[in-house]
Amino acid sequence: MGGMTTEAADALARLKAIADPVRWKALQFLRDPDPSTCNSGAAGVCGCDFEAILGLAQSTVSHHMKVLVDAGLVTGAKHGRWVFYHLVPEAFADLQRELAAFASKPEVPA
Amino acid sequence: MGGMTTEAADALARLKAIADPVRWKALQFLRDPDPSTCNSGAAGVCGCDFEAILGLAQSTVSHHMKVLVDAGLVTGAKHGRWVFYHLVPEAFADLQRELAAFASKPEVPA
DNA sequence: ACCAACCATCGACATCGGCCGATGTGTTGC
DNA sequence: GCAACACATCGGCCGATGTCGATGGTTGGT
Repeated sequence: MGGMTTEAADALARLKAIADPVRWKALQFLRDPDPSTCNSGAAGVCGCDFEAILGLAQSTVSHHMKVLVDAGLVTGAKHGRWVFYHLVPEAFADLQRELAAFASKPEVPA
Repeated sequence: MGGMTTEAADALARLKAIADPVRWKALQFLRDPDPSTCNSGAAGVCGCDFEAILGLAQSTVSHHMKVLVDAGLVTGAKHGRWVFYHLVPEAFADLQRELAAFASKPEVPA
């Protein structure tokens, strides 16, 4: 798309990644993980944990996590046979800044 | 969807509305309108203005604006035969607050 | 009354995207 | 070496959604 800054394109890609009920739920779990529902205990949240949390097939989980990683919202660190996922707070902070441009009152009521 | 607060559901609906290249462009124009590209001059931004801006058919524009209005991101005020659109800053501020939960560092580096 | 402009809705079509099962790759453990 | 586990990729199915042209409704101007 021609007239579009890279920041805007990034923001759009990230918004598209977030704007899905399944991925939204995954992000919420990454934000506040429950160790009892994690196969690896307190070591972190791995991909296989999401199968039970999201109630989806493993291939579907893998697809969604890839979308989140590609968007830069999440990192996936491979440890042994597991991939531990973590949020990228800066990515969400960037989105906040993008939205701030729309949240400010454009004009005073005179 | 069962375990989901209404705020989260609203946020998801709004994110889905924003996460579209056409609607994103429309929102950007509403944020910083160019009076020279507005048929109604400085009176505001009406639906017909978006046909040229977005390069889409009138019916498609109408569809997208409805999505934005239904999501609560935009208001459409009918004046005569025009519908003037305006941003709803509070809706974006709400989204900012939702994203803030992910932007904060979850733990200190010890 | 008539026509023109703006907008909403409808039906049809194409594409995108989520979902799954099956399969392939790498790693751990017996 | 072999089996089991975690993950990635592929192919196909199907609902969701973007797009258009056509039509109808409402308002404003002549």
